[in-house]
Amino acid sequence: MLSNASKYAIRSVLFLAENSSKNKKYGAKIIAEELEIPLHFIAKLLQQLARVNVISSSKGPHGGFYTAKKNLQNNVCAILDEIESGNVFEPCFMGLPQCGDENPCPVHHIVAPFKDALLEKFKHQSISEFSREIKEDGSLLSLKGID
Amino acid sequence: MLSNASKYAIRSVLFLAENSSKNKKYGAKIIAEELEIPLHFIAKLLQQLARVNVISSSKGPHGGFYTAKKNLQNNVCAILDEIESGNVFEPCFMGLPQCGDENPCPVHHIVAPFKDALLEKFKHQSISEFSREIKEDGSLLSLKGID
DNA sequence: CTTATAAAAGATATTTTAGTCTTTTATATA
DNA sequence: TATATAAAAGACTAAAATATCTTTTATAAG
Repeated sequence: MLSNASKYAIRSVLFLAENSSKNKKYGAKIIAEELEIPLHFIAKLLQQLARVNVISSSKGPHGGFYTAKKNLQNNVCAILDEIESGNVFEPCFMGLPQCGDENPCPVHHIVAPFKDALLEKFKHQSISEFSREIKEDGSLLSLKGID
Repeated sequence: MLSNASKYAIRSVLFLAENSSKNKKYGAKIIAEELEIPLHFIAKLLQQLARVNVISSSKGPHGGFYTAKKNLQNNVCAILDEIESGNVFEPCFMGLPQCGDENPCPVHHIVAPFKDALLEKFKHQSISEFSREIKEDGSLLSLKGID
């Protein structure tokens, strides 16, 4: 459903939300190591996200990527809008064009509630809220160091 | 989540389950037209499925693909096992290797029940049961002719 | 002002998925 | 037995996704 690019991007932004600040920046290299994702690939994605103000960046020594307060007001859909082409949630699970409540595919009744729940989260929960929830729930962005 | 190949294959098998029999076979061409999917692509997939007895086929005039009674005892997973490489439901939605109940990614609690429901259906419901449900529910395998 | 650092930009390579085309083989039927 | 039909098989092409490599630009710090 999500491309690797989106998965990497989401995890990176949430990592920055949890760990970075205006004076605690992270280079692409650190992020790649921390999340165990390809360096050059995530570098490109972070640059894209910085260009559209989903995250912030600064060049040079002590430079890197970080989330400023205004960045944290964004939601996951802002990431997907930049990385993915077209609505990730639109295509039917079975490949039926125009599948919907009126013309449901054979698994529509299972898939639709799932998509709704996820869309609700990605569209209406801010990155900062999402990040806080992650900390509270103890869910993970990386399994580095966990056997 | 599913490749186009799997989507085409599942819809084709369900189409055959609903419409075909030992003496009512469908050529790849008809199936492609009926489901609005690429002819040569689905032809290959149907051949693959016939080879592993998920469906049946016969060559020559009045030949084609069909589901014999024993074919209908299969389930959707049998299709996926043949078409997909590796378990479709295993990879984590966020890309975390080893994501699970113990080490959940940030959307695991939303994704896991969905996967369970779908896996239950694909693994424990036979093609014939699935096909009957589709007829009862009035769900669709194609939107050909529907505006 | 020089240097080291790290993002920005852009070109290239690789892999996977998707889709097409051609030839061969089996078979029902006329 | 000749012919038309349709699956089987295999080679090939195209597009998208994934990933890497190189060069340029900005900037903090010595």
